[in-house]
Amino acid sequence: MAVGVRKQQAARTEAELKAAAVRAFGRLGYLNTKITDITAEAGRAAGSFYNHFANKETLLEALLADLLAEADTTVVVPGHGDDFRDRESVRWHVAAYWDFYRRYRTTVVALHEAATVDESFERRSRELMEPDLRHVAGHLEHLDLPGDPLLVASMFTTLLSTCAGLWLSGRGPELGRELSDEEAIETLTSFLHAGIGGGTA
Amino acid sequence: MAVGVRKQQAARTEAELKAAAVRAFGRLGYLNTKITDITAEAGRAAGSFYNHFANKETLLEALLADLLAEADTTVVVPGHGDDFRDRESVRWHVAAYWDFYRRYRTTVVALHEAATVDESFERRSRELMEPDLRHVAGHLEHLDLPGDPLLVASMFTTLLSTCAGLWLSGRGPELGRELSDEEAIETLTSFLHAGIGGGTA
DNA sequence: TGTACATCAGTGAACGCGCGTTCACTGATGTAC
DNA sequence: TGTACATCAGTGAACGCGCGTTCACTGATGTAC
Repeated sequence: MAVGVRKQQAARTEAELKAAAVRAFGRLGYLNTKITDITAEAGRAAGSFYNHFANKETLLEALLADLLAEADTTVVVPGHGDDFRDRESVRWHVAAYWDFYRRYRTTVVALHEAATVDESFERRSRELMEPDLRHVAGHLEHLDLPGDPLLVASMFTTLLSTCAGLWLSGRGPELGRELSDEEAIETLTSFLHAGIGGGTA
Repeated sequence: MAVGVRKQQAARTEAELKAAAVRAFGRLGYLNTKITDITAEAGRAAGSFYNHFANKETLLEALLADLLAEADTTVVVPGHGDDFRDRESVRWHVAAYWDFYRRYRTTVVALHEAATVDESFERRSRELMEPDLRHVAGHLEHLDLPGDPLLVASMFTTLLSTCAGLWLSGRGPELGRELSDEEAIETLTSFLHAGIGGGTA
């Protein structure tokens, strides 16, 4: 008996459904994915889904919970520079966000899609971004900014998340070559660092 | 008879359906809007819709055609500075985009929503933005940029369109006050001008 | 100018497809004695 | 350890809701003579 084969079995199926969902979302997009796309991807019967989740929204909530749990353990923000006049401090943040997006792209995009259609996911999405906005605004506080700190912070995080979303999904500009993480991070860093007045302060 | 009362009537109804659709999209979002939401908003019967449009996608195409026709006549780009080292040249572009977005927000957002779900609107959306990207890239060509011209142009247009979308729809940061067009344009201009290296070149 | 028929914009009830969700069933695991 | 019953994860056919789309009908405009 030990932990109970049944519970193990159920937990395994649930995990497989989540993984299958992420794959399906990546392939078809969240809104286009039917419940049966997920169960087919997981090699299970349609009804199986409802032993684990009330509906697609609940599944997305579960994925978000996983993301937050994982992110909380990794992004304990180990001593990075906090003076955004230093290019290096900006770069650290850009790289951290880039890595985050690289890992959780599908879920973040799914949340974004859900938010276009569902009021409560719209709020959820804002809540997810809010701490980041505050964090950046904090770093900017004592700089000689080209505008209201909150607006500048909004531009900062917006540019970061939108470009990450665009470039990492292959919908960026046609460069005629691969865009390396290195180049993306460097380019974003230079732009943001200069944009917030880091070059001239 | 003149132009034929019937054709006038039909054209009027079609225009009313379009206007009603824009209102409904603004209120409910494109994806959430049912055909009957549009006809109800226009005060017509459900079946009436199909006398004018094959489906919701066709209606959106019509709105896009209107937008392009109108935009082509107004944005003939009357003599504006083309050297982006000049803050004034950048500001002109920012203001032009801001005004464009202010006027056509609902349709642009609708296209964006449609693109999340529909492959062909995804392409349509890219095609709509492409000229803008090229245009900006052209201005940037001879500058001392912080990265690949196409990447920088991508950041430029991305920041502009995303912030316009965010701020004009009231989903921007909580400033605790109204954001004037003036301030939005100034802040974006400063950020972009500095970001592309305009301050240091 | 008047009359008789044709056409067409608009109507709204009804149809039917797609898909989310349910539920009676199966076989395997857990429990009681 | 063995037997008899209970529970539960998983199954997939069937149900039913929501909504896009159709279509027979109406009344007004257009046309022919």
